Amino acid sequence: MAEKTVSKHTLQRLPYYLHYLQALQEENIVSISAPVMAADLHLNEVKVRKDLAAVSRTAGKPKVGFAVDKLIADIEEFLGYNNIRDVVLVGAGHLGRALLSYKGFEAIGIRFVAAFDNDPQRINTEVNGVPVHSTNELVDYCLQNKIHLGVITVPANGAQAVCDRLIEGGVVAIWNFAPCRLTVEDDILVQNENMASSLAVLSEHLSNR
Amino acid sequence: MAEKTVSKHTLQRLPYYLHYLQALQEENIVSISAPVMAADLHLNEVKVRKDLAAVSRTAGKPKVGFAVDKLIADIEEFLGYNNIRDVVLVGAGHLGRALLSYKGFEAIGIRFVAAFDNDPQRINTEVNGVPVHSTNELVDYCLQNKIHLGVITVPANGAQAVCDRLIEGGVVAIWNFAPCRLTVEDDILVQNENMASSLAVLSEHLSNR
DNA sequence: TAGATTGTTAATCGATTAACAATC
DNA sequence: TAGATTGTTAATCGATTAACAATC
Repeated sequence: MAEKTVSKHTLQRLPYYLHYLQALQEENIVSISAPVMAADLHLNEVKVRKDLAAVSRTAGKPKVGFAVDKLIADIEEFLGYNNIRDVVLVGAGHLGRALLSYKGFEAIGIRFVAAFDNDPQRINTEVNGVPVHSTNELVDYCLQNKIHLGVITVPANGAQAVCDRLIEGGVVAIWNFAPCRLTVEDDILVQNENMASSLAVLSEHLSNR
Repeated sequence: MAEKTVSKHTLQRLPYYLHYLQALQEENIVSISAPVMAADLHLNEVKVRKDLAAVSRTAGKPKVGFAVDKLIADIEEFLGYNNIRDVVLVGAGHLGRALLSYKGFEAIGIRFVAAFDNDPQRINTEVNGVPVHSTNELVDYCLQNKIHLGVITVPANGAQAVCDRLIEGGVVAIWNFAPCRLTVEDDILVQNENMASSLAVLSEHLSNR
């Protein structure tokens, strides 16, 4: 493992960089410097330089910058694009469907291989090419396919049950969108996504203008 | 304005606290101490205490803790529950609908008053009680209703146009879910929400186990 | 009272930013 | 060469955590 470890904040910025670089590539821009990138993304110049230095294999050239294609390859490599992680999603409602259709997971090495739902209307359909199965099949599916990461997008009252089944199926990390606290053993990693949290910051900013 | 200012991180945690406290209230639990709360939420004890101290009007009682109902009222007050902010959303697809239906915005003082879409099938419908109008009416609606915060959940290729219209309508802060970079004047606040970003952190965690 | 919990001051930690020599 | 940009070391900043006296 030659991969360096980067800070959590850097890790969060990498998908942004990746997306920005892909846009550049579409405009046939071949190289990019940290200062320009920083200006475009409204970030500090040194911060960008450090982030890039942490993931880039090939050094940047003074006066020129970095090769866009190399940088994209390096970030994708770093984020695990070449080591794809299979993920399941439980709850094929609006939010679930939105996530299944979201472009951008693939570039960071995340692939949704199956979705699960209780609603007979949704079972045996497909969303963005991902099959929707009955939640009854969840545990077996996870065990058979060695799934380690699950996403929960069911209503709050069903979330704990889903969580328990995921863990029974061998899942060790859960991305929880249900607005509720999940009870799990300490060795299970739960990341709660609270939509209100992001908006709270934005709204507060606004109040202080 | 007697409101103290709190750190950005504290601000992000407040909705979590709020949600946790509401769950306690449903179980008829009357008081809660910072250490218990910290243990339940997997946070540092002092951190919770500081956060609570920053927003609580009434001091906690040694050996007892805080009154749950008071704390809820204080956090809601702090986050602007009593100073509701009207917000519009553009793009009534899966993600848009998911957000419109999301419980939890109300408690932090955010109210979706209207959604906008181009699809005739969606126009003049309602999502969770929020009317969906034609995007043509966006500018006028915002001006007339003095909207300052807009949410963009349209595909990437339409996002910049929507952004421009929102600004034309007087919006000064934008929560952008479209996977693209928006070009705006410096006085407009854009918060890009990158779903891949959250998942990148979780996935990396998993790789390092 | 004894002890848990509070609020606050001080120490630590991690990330950001500034400064600068090295390089093409 | 001159100058923009790189990579890196040092200083700053902000948030977290530890320590502790005050309190019910």
